[in-house]
Amino acid sequence: MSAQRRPTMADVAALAGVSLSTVSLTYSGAGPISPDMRARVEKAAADLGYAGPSLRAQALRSGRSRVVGLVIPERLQFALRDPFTLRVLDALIGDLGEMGQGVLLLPFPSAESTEPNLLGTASMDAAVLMRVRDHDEPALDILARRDLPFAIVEGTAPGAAAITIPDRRATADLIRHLVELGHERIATVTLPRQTRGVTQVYEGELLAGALWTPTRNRLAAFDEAGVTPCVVIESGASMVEEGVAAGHLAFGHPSKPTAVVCQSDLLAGGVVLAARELGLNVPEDVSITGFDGLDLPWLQPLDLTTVPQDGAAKGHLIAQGVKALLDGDEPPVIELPLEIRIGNSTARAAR
Amino acid sequence: MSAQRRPTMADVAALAGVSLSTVSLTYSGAGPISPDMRARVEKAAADLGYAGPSLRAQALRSGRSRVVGLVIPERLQFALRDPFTLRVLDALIGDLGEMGQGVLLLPFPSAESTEPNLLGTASMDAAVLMRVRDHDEPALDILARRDLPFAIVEGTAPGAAAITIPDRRATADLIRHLVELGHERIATVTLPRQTRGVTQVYEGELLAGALWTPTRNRLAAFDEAGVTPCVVIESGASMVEEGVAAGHLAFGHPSKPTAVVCQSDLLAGGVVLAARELGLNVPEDVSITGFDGLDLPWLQPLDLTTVPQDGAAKGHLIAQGVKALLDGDEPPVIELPLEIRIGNSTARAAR
DNA sequence: CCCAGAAATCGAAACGTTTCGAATCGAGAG
DNA sequence: CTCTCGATTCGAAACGTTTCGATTTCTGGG
Repeated sequence: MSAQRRPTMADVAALAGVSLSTVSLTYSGAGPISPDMRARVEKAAADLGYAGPSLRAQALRSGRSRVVGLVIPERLQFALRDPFTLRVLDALIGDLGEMGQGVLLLPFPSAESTEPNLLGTASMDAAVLMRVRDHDEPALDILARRDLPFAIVEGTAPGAAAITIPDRRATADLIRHLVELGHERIATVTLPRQTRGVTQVYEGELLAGALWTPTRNRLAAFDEAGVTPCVVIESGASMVEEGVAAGHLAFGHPSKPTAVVCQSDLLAGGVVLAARELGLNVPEDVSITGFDGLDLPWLQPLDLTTVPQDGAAKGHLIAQGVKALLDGDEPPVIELPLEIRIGNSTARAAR
Repeated sequence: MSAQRRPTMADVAALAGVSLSTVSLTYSGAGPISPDMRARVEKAAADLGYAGPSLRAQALRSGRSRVVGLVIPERLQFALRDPFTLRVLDALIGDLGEMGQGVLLLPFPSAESTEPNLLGTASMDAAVLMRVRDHDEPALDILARRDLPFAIVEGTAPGAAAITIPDRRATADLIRHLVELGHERIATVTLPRQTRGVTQVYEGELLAGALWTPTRNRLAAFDEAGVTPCVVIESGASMVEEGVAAGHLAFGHPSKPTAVVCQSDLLAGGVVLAARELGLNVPEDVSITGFDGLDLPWLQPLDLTTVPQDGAAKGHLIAQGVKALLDGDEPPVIELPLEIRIGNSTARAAR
């Protein structure tokens, strides 16, 4: 009455009266199989309700799981809140799917918990780290111990594939643009330094400690442009809400900034909202820049001056890096080109 | 010089001078192992750089991959654009992670392509469908053929676990609320009917054809409330942009609606933007309702009348359903309770 | 001093494929 | 009529674990 046990290739072979290897050859497509033999095997499989070769057995035998791990920093809820990240992942997952690779979502290993983490225990062929701390990244140790090949997005590590962007240079271009417009007091709102936190004025040495690479690069851009920000505000997360909070901190700061460089469009959008709440006009009273080139319909008719990134292209590049890893090639280092785009959120500094 | 081959348990056993099974017992934690034996094995493993038991072999032997497939309708980029979905997935993935299960992202199998889809070829222990068409859902066939246990969110199928919401009743409550406020011409903006499309006035029979369950339920609410919508607009996707387009269609429609029932907050937000563009005040000139209870900071001080859903709770319930499936229990049917929340986006109909 | 029984360790049989070399079968060449 | 050569099909050995029953080693009671 009940299906005792899933049928296996051996069952199919027995019913068809052929050898196990013949059935395997039929399914794998390797080796020559005569048409009538193929028909016989397929008939037997259908009669038995055989669901095809066991993927677990294939994985063991072939040494490949057809799974790529995707390590997401912090909570999904915040990490994927960003439409830009979604575009990247969309392209990445699509490409990997075409390569026959599934994408396994891995919550970031929290430093405190020593309990076995999925990153250490999930079966996969390669991993992609969406972000990395520039010192002491715990995930790297785990991957190294398992000697899994991996790719890092916006970051580098010895032996890893890297997909980077020239965000330092692009941000410096943004700053130079503001300087040319006569701005002298420029505030900046950063991405979180290490993990989700609280939006606050940042007091410490600018580039001290372990930072996430993008945060560091975009801060370093001020050095490159030869400008010292009049106030640095660290956001708790790249979200509109935090941008609003950051905006209030910036405009309430005694240094009276006339421009705000934000490390993401979402933050910039929040800063615009804060400005409006305070009765400041953008760009007449304050200039605001973003990063990523998001489409924010609720900001219209304002069009942010920003650094657009092609999310789909980035996703494709990551997939390309992963492919190299899977093929056993030398881990590539790939850069996505970037240029700033002047919108109408920046203008000549008010006298 | 080079590591020829990853060491296996057999290598560790040989070096430690013990049997293979003893090493296995040491790692799996089953069976009694004396402290000095454990030390000896661990020493040998360390000397060899043994990275722990092969997960592929474990999967074959135990029959479990520790992977749950997550089938996402349409493109990730659009499906995850919704912060509510993100909250659900965040909780779900966290819970599954604690259960030692990874989450494999599966692009929806497109009907046209017959090429092997990941849903059919990825190794997993169970699957979660985030949405389902109420007839002819191709994904169901694939899963049935593989006889994988699976859970459906906002939908049902024989033999599947189901996590549902009383969205028909809740939407009907919303409609009754509008009727009490004196509204007689109520428009509605639906989620896409089957897949991403174009925002347009819907002309056909209201509940004809295969619809996604939530779309159907929330349309059926009009029947339940005894109201006929004066115009039905089908959105191309649950996004603000599409809501703006839908709003223009609604307010430009000859039926002159005084209220718009939107099947998501994102759509409602877009309709609000459209109203503002047309110089209509919310709620004085038009009342607008949403669904989900999103936090939309850019809408302030407007506070949508909507049906809040607790995303985290929903995620936890799904995880609970998956757990039952993995334990081999009877597939449960679970409902998340829902109540409407009156905000300030609805008011008495203008005379 | 012998023996039952607990504690620790070991052997061998799965788990379900893929793959490589060997075996079989006709058919056309000599 | 026999030999050789493709075209197929078959056997057996992995892949790296877990697990069950058997074996060995002690410990303490009688």
